[in-house]
Amino acid sequence: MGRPPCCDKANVKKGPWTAEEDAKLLAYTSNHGTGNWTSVPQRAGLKRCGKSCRLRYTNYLRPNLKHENFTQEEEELIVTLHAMLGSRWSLIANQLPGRTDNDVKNYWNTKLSKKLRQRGIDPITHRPIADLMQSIGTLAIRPPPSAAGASSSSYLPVNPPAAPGLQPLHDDVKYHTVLNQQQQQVITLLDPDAPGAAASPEHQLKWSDFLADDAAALEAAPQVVLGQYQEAAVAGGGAHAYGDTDSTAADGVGGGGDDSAASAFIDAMLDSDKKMGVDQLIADLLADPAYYYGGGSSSSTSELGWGC
DNA sequence: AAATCGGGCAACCGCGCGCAG
DNA sequence: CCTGCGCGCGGTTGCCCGATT
Repeated sequence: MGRPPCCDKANVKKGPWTAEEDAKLLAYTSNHGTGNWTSVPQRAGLKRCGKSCRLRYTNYLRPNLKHENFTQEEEELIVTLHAMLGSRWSLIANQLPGRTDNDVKNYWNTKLSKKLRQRGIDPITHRPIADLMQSIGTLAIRPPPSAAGASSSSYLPVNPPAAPGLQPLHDDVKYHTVLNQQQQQVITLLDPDAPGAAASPEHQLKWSDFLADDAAALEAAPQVVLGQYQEAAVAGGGAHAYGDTDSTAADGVGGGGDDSAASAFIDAMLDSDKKMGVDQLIADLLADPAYYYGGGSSSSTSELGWGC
């Protein structure tokens, strides 16, 4: 059973707000405050979803909001915080008085990420693009899956082949570990109440970490990233918190260090990711033999949606 | 002048989390 | 402990408008 809608969508207006609606919402919030958004539309005389009212207020009508362009100092702060926090826009916006998470997110997506690329910095990893290209150029070549009875998890060898000149995948895992520890420290500093802030000194691997940090590498070489997942399962043992809300996924991962644990980790990820709509993407990836030979397939990465 | 393209931004959507009953 | 609800967040969509052809 899915969650019921927060409002009657048939009788709710959508789209751009009019000046009259803004005035009504502003009048209501200035008189009554902003508690219980679900009742705000009715009380304020608006045919809007409460969620829409909250968004309009926080992103546009709220007092002390800045509507002018971002300053150089703000830009630099956003870049610095993004390097540490990733796309935690609300945390970043908290450090920029008068800016909303939506403002920061839009500014990043439309301006800053392009600026970084122009300067030769990968906006996802904040590492020099030249370094990433070097890593991509030294990828391991994965053997093809066996024809019969190959499950998706069995496609992933426990010990990826060591290719001459290959940047050790361990290094990337370590990079993620250090980066995540730094992120946790910053989160704790910025928002001690944030979920997971300084919750554990132990690094906890999350699917989202890999998605965010490896998107660039995945775009060119999905098999290497999958290898990282597998390595993380082996190296991380039961320490990672993948699938926080899905105990069945986490249950299949503990006490790693062997083939079954690695496979269970991958299977658990696939299982959990069904909710995210990623399962088909991964399945397509694993089913396409071209990936094991390093390209030349009709299934380009951009067609899979990993491109920019 | 009209059509097309692309960037920027406001708004929507879906999900996770926390809390109260 | 379970369920329902409200809130907040991040990702995505779609419209508007200026630039270009």
